[in-house]
Amino acid sequence: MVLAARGTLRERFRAETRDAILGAAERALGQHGARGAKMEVIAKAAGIAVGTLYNYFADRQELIDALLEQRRSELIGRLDAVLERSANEAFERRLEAFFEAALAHFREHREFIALLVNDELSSGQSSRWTMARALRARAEQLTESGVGAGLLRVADRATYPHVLVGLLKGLIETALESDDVEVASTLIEPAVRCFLHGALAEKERAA
Amino acid sequence: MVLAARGTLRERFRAETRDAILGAAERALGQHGARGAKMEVIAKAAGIAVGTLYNYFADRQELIDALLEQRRSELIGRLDAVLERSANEAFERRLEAFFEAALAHFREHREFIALLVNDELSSGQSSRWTMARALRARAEQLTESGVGAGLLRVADRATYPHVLVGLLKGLIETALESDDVEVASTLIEPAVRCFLHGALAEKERAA
Amino acid sequence: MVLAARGTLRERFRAETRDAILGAAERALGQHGARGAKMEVIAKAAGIAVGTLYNYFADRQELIDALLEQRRSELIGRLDAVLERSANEAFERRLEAFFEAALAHFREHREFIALLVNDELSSGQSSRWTMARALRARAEQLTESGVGAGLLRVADRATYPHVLVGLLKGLIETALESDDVEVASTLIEPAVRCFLHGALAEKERAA
Amino acid sequence: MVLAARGTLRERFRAETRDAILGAAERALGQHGARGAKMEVIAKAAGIAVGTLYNYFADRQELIDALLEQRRSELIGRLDAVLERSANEAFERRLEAFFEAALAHFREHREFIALLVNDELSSGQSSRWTMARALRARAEQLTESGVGAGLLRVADRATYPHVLVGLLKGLIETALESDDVEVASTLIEPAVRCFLHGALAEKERAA
DNA sequence: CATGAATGAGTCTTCATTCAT
DNA sequence: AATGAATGAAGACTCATTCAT
Repeated sequence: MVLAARGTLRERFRAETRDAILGAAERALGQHGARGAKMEVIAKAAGIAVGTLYNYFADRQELIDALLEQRRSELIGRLDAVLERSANEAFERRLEAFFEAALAHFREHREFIALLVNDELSSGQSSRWTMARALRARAEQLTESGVGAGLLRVADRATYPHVLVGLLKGLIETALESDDVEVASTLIEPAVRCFLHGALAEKERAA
Repeated sequence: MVLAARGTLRERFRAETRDAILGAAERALGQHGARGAKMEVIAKAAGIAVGTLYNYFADRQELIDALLEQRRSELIGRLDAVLERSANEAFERRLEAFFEAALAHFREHREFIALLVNDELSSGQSSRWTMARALRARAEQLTESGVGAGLLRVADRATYPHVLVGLLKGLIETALESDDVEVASTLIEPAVRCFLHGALAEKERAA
Repeated sequence: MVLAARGTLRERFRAETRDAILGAAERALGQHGARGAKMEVIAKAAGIAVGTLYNYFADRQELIDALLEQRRSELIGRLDAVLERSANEAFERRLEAFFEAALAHFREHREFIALLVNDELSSGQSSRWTMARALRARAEQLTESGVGAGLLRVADRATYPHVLVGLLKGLIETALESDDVEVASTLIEPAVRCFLHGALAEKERAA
Repeated sequence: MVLAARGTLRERFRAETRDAILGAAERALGQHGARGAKMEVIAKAAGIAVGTLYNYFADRQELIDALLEQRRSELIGRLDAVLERSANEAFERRLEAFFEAALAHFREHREFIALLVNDELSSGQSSRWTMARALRARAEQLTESGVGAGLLRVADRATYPHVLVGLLKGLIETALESDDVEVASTLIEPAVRCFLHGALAEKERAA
């Protein structure tokens, strides 16, 4: 038991250090850019020595991949949670919650998020679209539930996920550009309205 | 006159070489990525020597900036042309033409476009959002014309440009991911329908 | 007495650990080469932690020096024993026994011996020729005994040790190269014959 | 022709630089040892920048391999020349010439030669015995010619090459140790005599 | 102007050594 | 005395930029 506890403690400490490194890397990357974030800078940001980085990650790319994967899974986890939690709410509310959850994640990782969304740091083509696909899968889950409930038109069901992800990217870009996530938040409601009801004025729709 | 002519010829040749270099750089960047596209690679792709690159561009960043600016202005020019040419057409048709023009540009620069869209190559913050803003300005021009014509709801007028650009980004990502622009093209019509009429089924809308 | 005994026990244990480390270092060096045998590898081979190595040796070089010295003295001790034990045997037999003893030592430290013979691990010039000199001293002792007995020609007495050590090196190299000490063993007899009687055919010698 | 000439000139200059680098590397390695000879030191010794080294050799190991190969082939070429040139001379004289040629080569590369002979710098096992084998092949050619002429005993023909190479190694070691090649040179004659006639005193031989 | 070899500051990565537990 | 994670100096290698031809 004691040994097990010690082992667990060590593992816990190790995991914490690992996360601290990833956080430092995120900061360094956000601040210095993908190219400017040297290992030395990351180490300094984490308050450790360069060599220690290599006790946790085999090389620079592995560290960056780990960071991408971490943030990726955090976002996906958050979206999944929101989708599940709001399963019984009105569809419009679910859409808004979906966007809000995504923006919340971006709010917390503002500096780094451009790189993450754009997969700018990916090494190989293999993981290049992992994020996009995971994101679209959740969007699809959401729109399909709408289609299943008879809320959304069946004909364009294949298009909706692309549209949702596009809308989300638009919001994120707005947030990044204005350096103010709240601006993007205020766009959620009209964007959702636009998605559900369309942009056409009433008289036009009637015609 | 003779000297002037020679000078003009030289300038013309110089401009052509410059464009050739940009084309080579685009290819090199698309093929090797932002990191792998060394000056030597670009020079080889252009069929010239490294040193010659520096006769046309002060340094690597200036070359890349020039390339970004070049493609940017080409896209914008194309969009402006489409908007002007279709000024008298149905709004729905204008929207489709807008998307089609953008996708056509991406079709021609497929390899390079991921980097362009992602602004992955930007040096400073200064030019970071140039592309996004120019794009949204055209989207705004388009939606504002719709609002002006009473076609689009006034209330969400500020949201539409963001939505349009988001949709466009979604299409481009789809095109990049599937490595097939045609897939994205088929999404234009339903995406525009979704933007104009919304995704709600008829009975829901009635409710 | 009790304390003394404990102290003795401790010392014995310490010495055993030290030898175990040297053995592990030998294996690690033979397996990974002079460069590849990192302290961590040696420690792992010895079943202890890196830090513990430094409780027995001040630094890497001292460890390696100790290993060299250890194997060196083992070989020399073996040669000395053979020389003493065979003091009354026929000279030819003594020569063969000399070579056999050396090859036996190499057989037991096959992996490591290349580095040892080549003095590849020596730090400074100081210890660089220790092995060569010790070896030649024994060869000299042997040939001088032959000269003293009137068996070997006096004129070339200074050359014999060099020749003997050279022959030995040739045998070792053969053993290392063929990865088979037995091959070298079979060369002992003809090599000794060559050394004593020369390579010339009878009729030539007569001429 | 002009272009061809330029190409040739360039190639010649390139080859000269390459050789100069190898020479500098030899000096650096001899002076600082296999480990101490950093690329920076080698570059400085060659009077060029570090980067330039990499215009001639892919990496450190390739440079070292090239150096080994260079000296190796020079020695072998020299030995082959001597063997051919002395084809009609007395066998004893051929043996001496063989040793002399080898020692002459070592005289010119004194600093470096320990590493070369011992193949201390080899990377993989593949080239580990290249030198030893090439050397023995020449020794074999020599002794076989002796056997063919009825000069050397047939029975031990397989042993002679090993003995010769061993003798040579003994001489080289002596030269290296005493830091005086001449000492080794004076050993050539008695060593050859020992090889041909044996070390036994006359009366012993008669017995 | 074109050329492409030379340059060397800048980075990543290694590994002997230390030291808190 | 044992442990092994942390340290950081050291070294191999890269690549944008220069400049003699």
